[in-house]
Amino acid sequence: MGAGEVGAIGGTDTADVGEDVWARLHDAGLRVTPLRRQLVTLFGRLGHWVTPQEFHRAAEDAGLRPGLATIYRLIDALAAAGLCRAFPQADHSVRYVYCPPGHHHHLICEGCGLVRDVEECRIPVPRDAPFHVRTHTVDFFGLCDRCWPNGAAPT
Amino acid sequence: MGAGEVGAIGGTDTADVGEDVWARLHDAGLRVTPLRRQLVTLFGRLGHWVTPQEFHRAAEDAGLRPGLATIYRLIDALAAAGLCRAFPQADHSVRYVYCPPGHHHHLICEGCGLVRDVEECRIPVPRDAPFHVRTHTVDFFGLCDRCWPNGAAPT
DNA sequence: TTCCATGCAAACCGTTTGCATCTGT
DNA sequence: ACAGATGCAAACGGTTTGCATGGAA
Repeated sequence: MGAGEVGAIGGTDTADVGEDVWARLHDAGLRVTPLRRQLVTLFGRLGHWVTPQEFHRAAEDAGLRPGLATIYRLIDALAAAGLCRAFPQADHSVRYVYCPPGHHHHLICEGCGLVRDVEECRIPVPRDAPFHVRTHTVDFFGLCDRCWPNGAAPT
Repeated sequence: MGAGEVGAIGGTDTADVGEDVWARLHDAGLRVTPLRRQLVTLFGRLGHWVTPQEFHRAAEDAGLRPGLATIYRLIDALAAAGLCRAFPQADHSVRYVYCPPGHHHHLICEGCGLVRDVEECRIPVPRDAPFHVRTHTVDFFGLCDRCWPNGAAPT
């Protein structure tokens, strides 16, 4: 898949995922189990979009042994809680991106699948049309600094 | 599905789809058959996102009798030519939006699936990050004027 | 005349589900 | 205790593919 390895998650080291994430899961009526803490932490650390299968593989590489069904159920739960988004691929697979709480945009590398969050939002919402905008998504696609020397030449 | 009916496509009436669309398909190495002309025209007229199955149904309602496989192959062809985009749904179905040539954004009604193109693009592309942006997508989700009186109250 | 498009139906495979068993809260 | 989480494996169903035929270029 091209994404780099992620070191095994030792013990209950889930420090770099904010408490608001667990709160959010809890508010959605979901339980915060040790396995979920580790899986979500892993997801957040990946920094890449992944297919459910890749996520499963990454979990195994990290020393976890979740069933595939658990991965699918977690992804669904996260999506319901607004903590991840799906991106359909040209080959019809679906890749998921971890979305920490708070509105943000994405920079996605088409070479390696790297995902960078962009906190700043300067999107002018169209107000002329007879339409009530509730939310919006903005995604930038291109090549990260590690990929563009090898890939298509940027203009 | 909630989307309105689309009148039968009489004869070869595909006038409201620009010539550049056919050129684009041709450039992608695809053949422009009568069926495709009609299907693409229908797709463009729908003005709603649809699942492949809904597209198929709409085609039948319009008097066409394509096989489901043809619908899937057409959607793939259009996607490859940049003429349509996929939107994964919460229920794991995938809805496709017809994208006429030219960069634009979308207003998508979460009530009825109506899709409105927004020609104007005033998106500031992030230039600070070590990232070469090739393209971007912007999608606004909310309620159209026909849906918001019945749905959630806009702020 | 050469490929690509199309329909049909079988095959595929990623995803979902039922069930028994744990476990947060 | 109760409702939700997990693993396993079977079931599912939307999507893909093989093949024979028709048609665009």
